[in-house]
Amino acid sequence: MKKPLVILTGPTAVGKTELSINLAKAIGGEIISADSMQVYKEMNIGTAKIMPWEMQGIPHYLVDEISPDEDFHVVKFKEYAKSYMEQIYEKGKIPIIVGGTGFYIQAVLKDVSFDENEEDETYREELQNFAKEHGAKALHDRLREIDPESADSIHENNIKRVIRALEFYYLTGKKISKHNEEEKEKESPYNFAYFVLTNDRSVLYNRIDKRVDLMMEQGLLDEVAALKNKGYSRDLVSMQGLGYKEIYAYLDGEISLEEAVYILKRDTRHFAKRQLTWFRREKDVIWVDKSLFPNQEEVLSFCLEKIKEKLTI
RNA sequence: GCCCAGAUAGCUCAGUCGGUAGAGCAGGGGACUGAAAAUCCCCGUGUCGCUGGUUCGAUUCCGGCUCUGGGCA
Repeated sequence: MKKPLVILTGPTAVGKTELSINLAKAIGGEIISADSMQVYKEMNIGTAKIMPWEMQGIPHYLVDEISPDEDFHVVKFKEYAKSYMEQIYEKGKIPIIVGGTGFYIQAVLKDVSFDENEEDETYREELQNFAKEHGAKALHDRLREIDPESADSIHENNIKRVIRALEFYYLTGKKISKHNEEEKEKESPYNFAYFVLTNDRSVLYNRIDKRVDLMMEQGLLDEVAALKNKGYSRDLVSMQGLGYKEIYAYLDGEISLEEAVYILKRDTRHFAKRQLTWFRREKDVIWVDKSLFPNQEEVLSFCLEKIKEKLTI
């Protein structure tokens, strides 16, 4: 018998957090965050992180758990998330994965296997340097030699993914294209209800703009300055987060504060759009368009109904 | 009031030695399987301010008008 799993996602700033608490209370759930930035400690304002006093007693996992200079990525996410889910099941509760990182969600939902290889920093660096010296095309040609299918599907300018494909072959002796194909066919081991909360694009974009203004009022500048003073450098993954990279650029004197805010708003909009693209492609998803409901309560009861149908609880 | 410059895509502007036009940004679509808030790809028809004139043909040249900058009084 497949175990129940509720997923609540959607573009940034739609209002996932608010709904997630009510959902958790209604079904006796505990929340696992699928957010690549909220995992980091000391990054609160820029990630719009839920604070302990806002959790209303609902346990949250993978929020505020690691240091900004620690490595975090899908594989770790999947490991942690699965072990937390076990704990939650043991308590007789239902795990609710909440967050906007579609890639992370997919990893757990489809139980994508990642454990075939270890990361190799030196090889990765070597490839990076090769790309720098000989160009993206030359690197891509190297991929074509060993895995033409991947070379066809990965654009030569997408150096990050070309490197990963090369690295995968180097570490496992297998083609990543083959691996991806196999993983794609997997069915979810869970009995799930996958909600994508959305809203009118214009409403969403307005909310994003307002949220950024609010972050500035709340002291995003001080938060990033503190991180910088602690020695967290710009090339850390955590510092690539929206809000952090723009403000950091301002602090380094590269752009004006006005520009930083403009870019932050714009890039957050772009991000929301990309998230929507990802979710559109996902199968078995329940779209919840807030603009079609009169109020929050109706949204909640719609979700609860769907959960009953899907999970038979 | 006079002089000068401008008026072209949502915005900033390029351009057409006369054959109805193109960049950046915004915006839209897509990819994504160990960086994913990352990384990458694709998408440009708009009364060329209005109105006369010259011309086979004007957004392009000439005149007038309107508006917006700047200057002189």
